Amino acid sequence: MSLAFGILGLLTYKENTGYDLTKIFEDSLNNFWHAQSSQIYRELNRMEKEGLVASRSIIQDGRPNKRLYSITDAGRKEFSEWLCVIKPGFENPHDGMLMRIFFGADNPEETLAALRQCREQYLKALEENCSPIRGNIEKYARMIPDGREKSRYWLMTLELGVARARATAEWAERCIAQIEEGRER
Amino acid sequence: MSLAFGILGLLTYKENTGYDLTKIFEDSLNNFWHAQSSQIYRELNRMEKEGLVASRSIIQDGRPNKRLYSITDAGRKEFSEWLCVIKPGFENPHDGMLMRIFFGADNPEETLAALRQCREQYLKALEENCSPIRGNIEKYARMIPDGREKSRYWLMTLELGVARARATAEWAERCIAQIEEGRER
DNA sequence: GAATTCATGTAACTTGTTACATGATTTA
DNA sequence: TAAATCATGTAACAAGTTACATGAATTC
Repeated sequence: MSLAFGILGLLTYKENTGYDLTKIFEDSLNNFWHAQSSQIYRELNRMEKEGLVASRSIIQDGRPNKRLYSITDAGRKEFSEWLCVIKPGFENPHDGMLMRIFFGADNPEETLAALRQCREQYLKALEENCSPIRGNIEKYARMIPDGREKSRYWLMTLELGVARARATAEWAERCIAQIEEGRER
Repeated sequence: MSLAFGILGLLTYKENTGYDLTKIFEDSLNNFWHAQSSQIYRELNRMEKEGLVASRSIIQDGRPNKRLYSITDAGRKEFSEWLCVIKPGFENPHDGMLMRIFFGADNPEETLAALRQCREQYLKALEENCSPIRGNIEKYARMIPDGREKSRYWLMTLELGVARARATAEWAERCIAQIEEGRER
């Protein structure tokens, strides 16, 4: 259900097209939620049928027409219930990288390579992704009312991404050392 | 595909029933992969059709019959290709808790409550889950050949779970402090 | 002139979730 | 005597992925 609430939440900020929403997901929520455009369009459709969102067509020339979605009163009610009542617990995890490591014992060299790749990947993400995301957050903050206050919370989600990425890179480092040590014995 | 590879991997250790596999997933892989029994049975079926696993029926009395699954040569080939060739990258994240925090600005008190619950949850998991999982790992290590060496890698996956849980609890703590500070201004 | 952006989706498929059904045996 | 364990699944549904299609406008 979090996809639906993500969409509703973004629509509380302002009207958006499916395309806009897809981009905002990529730019700013990507850290904790991933959604394809096909999924977003499907969800918008479903939510419109349920009366949580409404859409109006904008005819443009020289550009394809667009459909602007806005949140309805019913949608706002649903959204604020989620905020106030529902307390999300643990997600069911799905981490293919760890699955790979779990079965690493018979292939230590390949596992080392996988761990090195993992470390590089997270270090690279830490270096390259953070400032663009911060930039996006600032940009969006300027576009909506109370953006300054809202962006504090957006940044919190980024911070957890950063903390987890650091923890992961450090963990990979420790694992690499452990396997290399074992190799020398 | 990681579910399939998890199942294949466990079958390289020994023959198992769908029920066994479900329990091992719960006991030991739960940290990075979650799978319902219904999913595991479906996957076993599919893999048998593809020739990656084979099954034989064991008639028991006083207990329901069971089907023991084992990995075939084709399955071993597929599995080792995954180990040696495929390098899993980032997973697409789906974290409802962070979605909740992202939209927290207009409801700081409820968000505080959510963050406190998050922190408690992770601290509790750190306290209560780790030693049972370590226990399970030791138990399984005694049941299979080379269990000692294999369990080093199993423990690595647990360690990342621990590191991430710590990072998350600390992050929640910082967020709580930040919101409480903001409240006093 | 090629690639990217804007803007919409549909279709087919795979994965994951929830709920249910069966029925004996062991443990609390 | 109630609950949990062993062992099998099926059915229906929800959510996520991949691939494709369209076509003008803008940017490199």
